[in-house]
Amino acid sequence: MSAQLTIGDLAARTGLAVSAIRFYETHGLVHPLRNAGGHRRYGRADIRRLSFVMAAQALGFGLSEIAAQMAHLPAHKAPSKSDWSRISKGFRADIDARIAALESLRDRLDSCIGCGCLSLESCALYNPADRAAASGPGPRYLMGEDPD
Amino acid sequence: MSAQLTIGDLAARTGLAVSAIRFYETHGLVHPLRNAGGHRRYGRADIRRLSFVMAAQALGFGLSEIAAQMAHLPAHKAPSKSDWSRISKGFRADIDARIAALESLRDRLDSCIGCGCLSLESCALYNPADRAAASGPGPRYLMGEDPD
DNA sequence: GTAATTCCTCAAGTTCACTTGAGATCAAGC
DNA sequence: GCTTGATCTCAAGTGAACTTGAGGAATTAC
Repeated sequence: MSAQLTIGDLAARTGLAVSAIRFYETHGLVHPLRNAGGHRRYGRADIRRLSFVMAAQALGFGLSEIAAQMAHLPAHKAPSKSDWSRISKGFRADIDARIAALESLRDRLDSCIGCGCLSLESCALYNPADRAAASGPGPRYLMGEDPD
Repeated sequence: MSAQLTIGDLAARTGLAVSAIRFYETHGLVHPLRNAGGHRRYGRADIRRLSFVMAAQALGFGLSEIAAQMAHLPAHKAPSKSDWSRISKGFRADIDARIAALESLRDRLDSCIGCGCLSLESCALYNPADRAAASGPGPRYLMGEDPD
């Protein structure tokens, strides 16, 4: 058991490109060992670490945020059930928040459709607070800094 | 009525940076006229056009997609009620789809929390199809091309 | 009428998340 | 043992969405 994986193996298992895995390493997301020849050797736990990265990315987290979360996980061992549970609950809370924001946006948009949105002041879509909330931890850079 | 706005006025009204408005022009999102001195002059309708751009961005659309939608709107006039209604309904459908995807992800994640996610094959977070769906038309570039 | 803004264009820089390419080394199959 | 393929490092390129800066002209405020 615990056969070492090459970067190519890991790429095949995760669906990531080899270059992406190396890139993630430079950002502290994986910490492979090296064999005598200098080649990276991964453990099976790294498959799960990278899966976690992909899932978190899909939720809109940036790599630095993901790295911060992962810093609490053991580097070379599979995360324990409690490690995983804590992080999963954080995900869950985030997903809930994003659903709530989208529902709020949807409700407001419905009134927009009705009114023809001729009044900018009352338009649900033109509401900086809503826009910020709607994307949650999502693509922040799409929104500028503060709605000021 | 219909006093012309300078780019600075428009920036103040929309909260966008002047440079961003000029950038949007190069991408066909606004089509200002020019005065004798070569300065841009905007109409009041452009406030709404840019508000639309901001709202669509918050939903995760890229500028090129937004430009495509906007191509159907009159360039120098406020969109009619039916123009707006059609686009708003498209938004609504998109929001609905994203809510559904997030709810699906949430439900699957719940089982993950329970199981400790020790089985990668059955992990809800490690499901390319879900990941793609969860973000809808969102930050596509965060996800790579095809989960192949 | 002049000084202070605001605006103009154009080029280049920024961040994120990678990919691509060059040139070289390592590992594995036969 | 040698060739083929995988891997190595490091630099540079990509695309989205802008910002920043330079150098100069137009507008506005007094």
